[in-house]
Amino acid sequence: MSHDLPKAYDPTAIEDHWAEYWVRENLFAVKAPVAGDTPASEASSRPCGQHPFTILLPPPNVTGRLHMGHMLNQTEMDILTRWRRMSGRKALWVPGTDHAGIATQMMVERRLAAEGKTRQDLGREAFVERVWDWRKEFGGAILGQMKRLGASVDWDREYFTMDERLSVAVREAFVRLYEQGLIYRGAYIVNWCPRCQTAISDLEVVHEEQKGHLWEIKYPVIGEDGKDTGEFLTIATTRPETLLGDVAVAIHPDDERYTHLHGKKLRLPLVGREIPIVCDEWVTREFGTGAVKVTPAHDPNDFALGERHHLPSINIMDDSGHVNVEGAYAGLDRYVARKKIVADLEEQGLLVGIKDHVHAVGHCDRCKTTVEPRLSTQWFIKIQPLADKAKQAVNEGHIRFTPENYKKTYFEWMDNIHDWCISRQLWWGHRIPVWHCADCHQMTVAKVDPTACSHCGSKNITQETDVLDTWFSSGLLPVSVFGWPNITAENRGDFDAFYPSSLLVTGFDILFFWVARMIMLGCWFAADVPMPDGSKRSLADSVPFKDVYIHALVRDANREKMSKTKGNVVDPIEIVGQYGTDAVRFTLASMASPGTDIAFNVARTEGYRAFANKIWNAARFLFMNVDRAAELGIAVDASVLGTMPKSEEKDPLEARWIVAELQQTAATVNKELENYRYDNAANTIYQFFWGSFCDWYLEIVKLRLDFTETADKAATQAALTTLLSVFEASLRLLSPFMPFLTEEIWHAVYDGNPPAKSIALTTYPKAEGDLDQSALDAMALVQSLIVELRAVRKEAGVPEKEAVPAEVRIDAAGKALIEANSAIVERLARVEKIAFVSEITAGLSKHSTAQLDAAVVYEKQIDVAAETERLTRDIAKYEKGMAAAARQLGNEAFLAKAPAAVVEGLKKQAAETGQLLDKAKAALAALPKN
RNA sequence: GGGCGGUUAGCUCAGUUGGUUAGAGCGCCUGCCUUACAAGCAGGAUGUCGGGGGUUCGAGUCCCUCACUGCCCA
Repeated sequence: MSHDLPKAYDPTAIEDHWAEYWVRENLFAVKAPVAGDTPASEASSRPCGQHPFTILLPPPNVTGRLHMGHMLNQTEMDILTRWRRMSGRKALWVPGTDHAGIATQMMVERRLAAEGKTRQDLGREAFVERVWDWRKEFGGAILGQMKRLGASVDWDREYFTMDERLSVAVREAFVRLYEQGLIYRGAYIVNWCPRCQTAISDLEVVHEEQKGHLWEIKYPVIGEDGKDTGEFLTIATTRPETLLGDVAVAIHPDDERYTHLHGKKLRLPLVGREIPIVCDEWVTREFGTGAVKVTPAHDPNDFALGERHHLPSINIMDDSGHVNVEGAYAGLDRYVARKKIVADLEEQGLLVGIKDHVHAVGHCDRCKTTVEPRLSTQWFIKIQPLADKAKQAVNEGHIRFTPENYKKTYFEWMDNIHDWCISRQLWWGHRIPVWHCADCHQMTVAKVDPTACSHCGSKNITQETDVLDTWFSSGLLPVSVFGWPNITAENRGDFDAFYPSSLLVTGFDILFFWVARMIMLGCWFAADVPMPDGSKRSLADSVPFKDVYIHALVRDANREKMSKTKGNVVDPIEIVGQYGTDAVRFTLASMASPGTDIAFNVARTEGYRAFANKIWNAARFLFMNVDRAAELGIAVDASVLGTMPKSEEKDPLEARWIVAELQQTAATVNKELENYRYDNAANTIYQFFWGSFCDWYLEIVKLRLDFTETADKAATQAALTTLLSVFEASLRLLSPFMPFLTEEIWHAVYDGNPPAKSIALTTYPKAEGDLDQSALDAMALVQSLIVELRAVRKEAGVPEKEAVPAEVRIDAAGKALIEANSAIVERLARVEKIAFVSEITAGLSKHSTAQLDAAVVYEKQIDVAAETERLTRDIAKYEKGMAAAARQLGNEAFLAKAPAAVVEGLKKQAAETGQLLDKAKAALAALPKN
C-alpha cells in the first residue's frame, strides 16, 4: 500500500477489492467451540461483556434481490457486529436464506411455462429437482449482493431453510408438537388463494378497503303447508354468488321486525332449497336489513354460526374459485357467477336494491388475488400454550424491544392469537411427516420415513402431500442453526456458546410472521435442552434472543412508500455504484432514529460521499507530511498507533484539545450505539471528524509541521505523532460505519505492514482516564476569538488573503492564553499582530462575546447600513433574552423552587446578555451618522 | 370498529427523567481556486415547536380537547 492516493476519493476503485478480501480471508468466521470448552460454572459467571455477540440475519427470500430495506437492516447489523467485535467480544453474525415456498415455486413454474410445461407434467419429484437446480443457479444472488456490501458475516455458517440439518429440525418440531397434542388436522375455514391454489395463514392476508356493493335480495317465506306465503325476508350481502351455498338466514333474536318469522323457513332463490331462519345474537340489526344469509363453507363468521346451530356446510367452489355445483352456474369463475346470479335475481324480481358499500377485502400477500375463505382440510398448531410462554418471556423482561412500543403491539397480537394454519398445498417445502394408511385410515407421524403403518402394520401407506408454511422452518432458525435437535454431549458447543442470540434486527412488517413465532418456537423447544451442566434451562435462557431492534421503513425522498408500480424504487446496488457503499451506509445510519421512517434522499448521500472524500484528503495531507518528515529523518513512533491517544500537559493546546475531543467522541459513540442510536453515533463522528479534526486541528497543526532546516525536530515529530495517532484512532472509530474507506486508509497508514489483517480486527476506541477539561475550555476561548475576528474581517471588507492587525479586549487570564497561542489566532483568523487593549479603538467596528471584544484595524469605510442592521438585530435578540430572564428572575416562586444550578445559570447568562446588549447599543450609537 | 404513532427552520429529522434565550444535516444568500480537499474554505439568514385549554415557579417536553396525517389489527 502506497502513500500515493488519488486526489479525489473514488469508492468504485477500492470497494470490490476489499469486499472480496474480507470473504477470501474469511475474517469473520467464528470457530465452533469444542463442547465442554465452556463449563457451566464459567458460562454463568462470565462477565456480560464476555458473552459472544450473536446475531442472526433475517433470511431474505431466496428468490429476492437486495432492496433498500435489506440494506438498512444489514447496515444496522453490520455496524453493531463490527462495533462489538472491535470492542473485544466474540461476534458471530450468521447469514442465510429461506426457501420461500410460494415465491420460489411460482418462479420455477413460470420458467416451466416458458417451455410450455406445468409442474404436473413433470410430477412432484422432478419438479422439486428443478427447484433445487434453480436454487443452485440463482439462489445465491442476494447473498452475493450482501458480500459486495461488505457484511461482516461468518460465511462458513451460511444456512438455507431446506438444508438437510435444518429439515431435521423441522421434522423434529412437527413430531414433537404432534405428540404433545398441539398439532391437529381438520376441516375449517381457511384463507384460500385461488391463484396460488393453497391455503395461507391469517398473516398472509392483506386487507384493503374496497368499493363494493351491498345487494339486497328477497328470500320467499314458506308457510306451514310448504308453499310460499307470498311474504319475503330481505337479506343484504356483499357476495351474492355464495348464495348457492346458503344453509340458513340469520336474524337477531330481539329484532322485532322479524319476531313473527321465528321458526319459519325460506326458499333459497335460484336454487329452491328450503333453509331455516335462525336467531343469533351475533347479527347486527343495524347492518343492511338486519338479516344475513349464512354460508358456512365460505365465510368464517358464518362457519362459526353454522357450528353453533348445527348447520351443514356446502362448498360451492373449487380450488381455482370456480363454481363447482351442478346447474346453471357450474364452472363459472366466482365473479362471472356473481354477475349472472345478480342478473337472474333481478329478472325474477328478487333483487330489491344495490347500495354502494365500502368494505375490507382480503388479498393474497404474495400475488394480490382476492382471497377466498374456504372450507378445507388443513393442519393447525394449537397456539395458545406456545403463546402463553412467549408472552411470559417478554413480560418477565427476558426479551426487550426497541423501540419499546412494539412490546405493546406484540402483546396485542399475542392476546388475540388464532391457531396457525401450517399446511400449504405446494410441492416446494418441507413435506409434512405424516403417512396415511389406506387400510386402517390412521395416520403415522414419524421423524424417519416409515415403511409400514404404525397402527395396523400395513405397507399401504402414502405420505401427506401438503408441505409446511415457510415460516414454520424460519421460526425454528434460532435453535436449528446452532444444532438443535442434535444437542449431544459431543456437539453441543455451538448451542452452549451462542444460544440465546444477543439481538434480532428486523422490520416491523415481520414482527408477527417471524419474530413472534421465533419467540414461541424458541421458548418451547429450547426449554427442553438442558444447560451445559445438566440443569434445567430457565425461560431466560430459552428465549431465542435477548433484544429485538425494530427498524423503520425506507421510503423515497418524498416520504412515499417505494413500490415497483410507482417506479420510485431506489436500487441499493445502483446507488452504491454511484456514491459508494460507505456513503449509502452512512446515510442510512445517520437517519436511523428508532421508530422513524427513513426518507431516503440522495442529496444526503452526496453529502456523505463528500464526507468520505474529506477523510480521504485528510489522509493525503497526513501522508504528504509523513513523507516529508521522513526525508528529514523524522519518523513517527508506530507504537502509539492502535491505542487510545493520550496527551501531556506540556503538549501544545491543539494536541491536548483534539485528544480530549476524541475521548468525548468515543464515549458518546459507544453510549449511543449501546442504545441503538445509530443516528446520534454517526452524527457525532461526522461532527468530530469534519468539524473538529479537519476544520480546526489540521489547520492548527500545519503551524507545527515545520520541515525547514532550523525547525524544532522534536516538536515536529511530536505534532506528527499526535496527528497520526488521533487520525488512526478516528479511522477505527468510523470503521463500523464506513468499513471500506477506513480499511483502505488504515492499510495505507501502515504502509503495507499492518498489525492485523483488517482494521475490523483492531480495537475500538474507548474513553480512558480523565478528560482534559481545561484544554477544552481554553480551546473554546481561542476558537471564539478566531470566529469573531473572521466575522469582523468580513464585515470590514478585508480581502480574504490580506492579514491585518487586530485589537482584543480580554481579561488577564484570557490575554495570557491568547498570547501563548497567538500563532494559532494569527494563522486561522489571518491577522498579523494582536494588540491587547482595555478598550477597542473608537471608530473600529467590533464583535463581542461575554468574554471579549475583537476588532481589526482596516482602512475601509464601515458599511454603516449593514452594521446598523446587524447591531439592531443583535439588540433585539439580546432584549428578548433579557426580557425572558427578567420575567423568570423577577418571579419569587421561581427563585424559591427552581434548583440552584438553574437559577445561577440563568443569572450568569442574564449578566452576559446584559453586557452584550450594552456593547451593542454603544456600538450602534458610535456608528457615524450619514 | 380496536390499537399505536406523527405534526419542531424551505426539506429530512434530533430534542434524554419538564429547567437557562430550541438544534443538526441538506438547501439558500455573500465572498474566496488560502498547496489535503471547489465533493472545498470562510461568513450569514431562517422557527407564534399543528390549533385551543389545563397542570406547574417554569411546557417543544406532562394532561385534556380539536384538526390533519401515517401505520398495524379486525
